[in-house]
Amino acid sequence: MGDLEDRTRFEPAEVEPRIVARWLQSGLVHPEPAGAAAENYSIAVPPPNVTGVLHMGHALNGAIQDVLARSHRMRGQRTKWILGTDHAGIATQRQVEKRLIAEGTAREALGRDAFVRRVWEWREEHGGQIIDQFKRLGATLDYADERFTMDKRYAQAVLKVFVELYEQGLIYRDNYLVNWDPGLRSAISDLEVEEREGIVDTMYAIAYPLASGEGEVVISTVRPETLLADTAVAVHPDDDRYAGLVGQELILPLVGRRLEIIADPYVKTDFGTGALKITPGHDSNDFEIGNKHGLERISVIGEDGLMTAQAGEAYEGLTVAQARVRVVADLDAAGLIRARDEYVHTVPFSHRSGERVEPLISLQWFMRMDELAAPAIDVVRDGRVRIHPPSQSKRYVDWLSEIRPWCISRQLWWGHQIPVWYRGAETYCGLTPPEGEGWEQDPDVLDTWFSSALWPFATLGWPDETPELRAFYPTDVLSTARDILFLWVARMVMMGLRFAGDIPFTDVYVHSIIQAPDGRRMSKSLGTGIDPLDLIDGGPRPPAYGASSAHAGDFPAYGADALRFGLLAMSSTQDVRFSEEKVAQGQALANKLYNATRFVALRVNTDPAHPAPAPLPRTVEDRWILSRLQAIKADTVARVDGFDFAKAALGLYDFVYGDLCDWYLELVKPRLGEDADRADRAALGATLLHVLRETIATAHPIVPFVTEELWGLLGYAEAEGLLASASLPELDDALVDTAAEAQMDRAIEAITALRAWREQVGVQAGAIVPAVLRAAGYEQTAERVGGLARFDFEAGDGEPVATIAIAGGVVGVLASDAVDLGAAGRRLDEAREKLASEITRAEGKLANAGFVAKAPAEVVAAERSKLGRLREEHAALSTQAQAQA
RNA sequence: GCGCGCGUAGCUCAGCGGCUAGAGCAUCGCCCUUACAAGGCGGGGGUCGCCGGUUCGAAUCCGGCCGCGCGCACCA
Repeated sequence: MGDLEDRTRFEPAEVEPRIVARWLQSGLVHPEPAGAAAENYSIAVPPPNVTGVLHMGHALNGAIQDVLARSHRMRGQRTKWILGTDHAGIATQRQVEKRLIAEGTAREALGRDAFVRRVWEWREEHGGQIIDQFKRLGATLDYADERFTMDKRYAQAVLKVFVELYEQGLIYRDNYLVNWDPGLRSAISDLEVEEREGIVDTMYAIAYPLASGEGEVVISTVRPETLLADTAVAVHPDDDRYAGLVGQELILPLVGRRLEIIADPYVKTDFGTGALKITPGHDSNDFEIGNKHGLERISVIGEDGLMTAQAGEAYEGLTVAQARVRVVADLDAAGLIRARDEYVHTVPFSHRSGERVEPLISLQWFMRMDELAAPAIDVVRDGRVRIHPPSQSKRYVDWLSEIRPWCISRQLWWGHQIPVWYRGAETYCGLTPPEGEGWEQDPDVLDTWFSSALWPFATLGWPDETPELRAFYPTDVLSTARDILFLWVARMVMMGLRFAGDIPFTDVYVHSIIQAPDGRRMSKSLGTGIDPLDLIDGGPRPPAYGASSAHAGDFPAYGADALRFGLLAMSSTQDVRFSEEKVAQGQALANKLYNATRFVALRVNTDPAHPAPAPLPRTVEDRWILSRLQAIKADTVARVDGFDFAKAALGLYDFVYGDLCDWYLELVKPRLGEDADRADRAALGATLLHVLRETIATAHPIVPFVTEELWGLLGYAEAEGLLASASLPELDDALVDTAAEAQMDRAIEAITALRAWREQVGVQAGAIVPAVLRAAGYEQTAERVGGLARFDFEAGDGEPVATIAIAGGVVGVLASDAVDLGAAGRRLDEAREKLASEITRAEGKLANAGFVAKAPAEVVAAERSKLGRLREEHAALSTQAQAQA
């Protein structure tokens, strides 16, 4: 342990790689499947995209899940943290397409099979980088059992679910208005549409002449090009302005089609002219109205984003934007534009490609959700699945209660191809291709979230009844940010109940989204993103951060423990701003633990023959720290189990910094000196080692690296193996000592008061103040109080020249060179004044008839006893003041 | 527009009917240096978003505003 002498700082860069390697070699992350899920512990990681790189959200969620996994593993549960990646249809396909374009070729040139092979190759070569990054965090995922949503076995599970739902009539194919992503050239689901506010468009007022030749109806639109697909104009049935016109016909400008004027209560009378053009082929509301009134659906915009033949010769082949210009020009020429106004509104954009969503009618696969949603609502309502915080369960239930069919087909090549084949008018759906010639498989693939929905059981081998499934399903906790509560969590519950026969997890923890320090989203493009690895290794601070604070330049290498601690400490159930200070605090904690260990190891016998010494408390401070230790052990576990990770982390910090280092180690220093009592010193050594050992073990789930390293330095690794596979220390009720805590609380308060007095009276830092202790409750702590406050209570029994109030009495200061009597007198007067004002306040409160009559008896009694105590203290100081005067 | 949440010290937050509103970090001053770029003591800094109500008593409960975030639905 020679290193300890010289190394005064914990060095994460040196320690972490070594420790990670030992964890991974030990096999502790890969449990054999045995026992029942009820007694085991499992978490399915939200599978990162195979293209993904670690961002702050992963780091936070990784820290959270790892704390849970380590804590339960150390409580003796067989613990599996299921690992894997998501094939991420869109993201991955685009990644590979970009490469192809760089190579001067394209997906279409390769053909489907060759393209899919390329994606697999890409995945072999570059996929899963994020998994190595999880290792850097210390995440104890089951790396020996990695899954991928495109694995053969997983794919079989996906197809089986599809086929069953198809056979049950829940999956069907239909022509329906979908959210079309022109960038992707694929349909996307409602959840992948993002409404962007503040989009500025021009609203055109366009006159549609009446077929009768007399007059016109003016409609408003921001999308004049869709007029080519109009099949009616609607007005509100009660709108007097159009009362006589309902049932009459209009001539659609540029096209000449006759449009009936229909009445529908959907139309707002107070918007625009109160007349609404109806375009069932390109607007979801119009689609509904069209269905209601039996209107024709015309599509003038194709899946390629160009105007179709139905748009008419003049417009066919134009882009939507070109068509708009052309239509407006033509309307102008016809003298039909009545007004143009700037109009700011919300517009749907694709979350995937960032392009404006084009609603259009398309033949797609849909999944009916109502039947699946009902039981998924029930399990949350009846508490079988608990969502934390509870406010999120309202969102969950609300969404599921109004769930609409899910568009599950995507016009991509990378993904699970839909297991449906066509031959003429025949359709076949099955796990394997149909017999016979001439069948063609549906070219579409499934929405990636369809396969993710099976994650907690498909990763464990479902539909086979594997030992893994028995041992680990249902899982225990699903930890995620709220943005995928619907996209993923709700769907896992539905699918789990339907196919695995049980809920997929018992608790859902919805964690914070970490924002940039300035409150904006963390994002690469905004320059606000922070790479978690830059905090571990040191790396550039984003400019958006450095400029707005005192910090600038690179992050120091905080280390993985610091990052984990910091993220946990800033976490909550609300969104939080990233706080570098919390990471620095974690670094400080790791270093403090290291130095506390150094302190002990360099002074007491850490004989490896006694790796787990029993504590031998001999003094009140020994009994106190052992009692405090029981509290921090219990609190930490309770906070982890209650998903209160910030309190768990910060509570540990307070214990280590406050109770352990500031107080206990300082208190026992005299007992470790060369001339100290040898028997006491040996007993103290045992107590110190015990406290240190249990503190390290308790802290391990939160700061695993430094604690594992210290475990080794203290010799426990050699005798007992890794800390990561050791047990969390159990509570020892026999060591809970409220009497010792009360005495020490009093002693700490007194030491603080005496130190403050010294400073204010101007006593030299090194001087020992001779004094007499005239206070109750210090029978066992007097020597320590004197020691830490540098007072000598054995100095004799003379007449005090100054008095200091402490809990339970006073300290009388004897005359000496150390004390300036004038300053002491002023200090005494200040103390008396302060007491007097507190007494006045308390008297005033008790003189209030309303308070005494109406407040609860115990509140009044507490106020009375407080007043009594204040009066006693004041009397003691006054007696002294008179004596001095 | 509807719903949910949040506005407390420079920062991050705790407190959620009753001690003179706190902690950590930051900052300033003094002191110390005996495990620790550590420690000790003190100072500055708060109309607890605003207004009103309930109550003996409100940061805390209720109502209304204002601001921010999120979700849902969107008027063409």
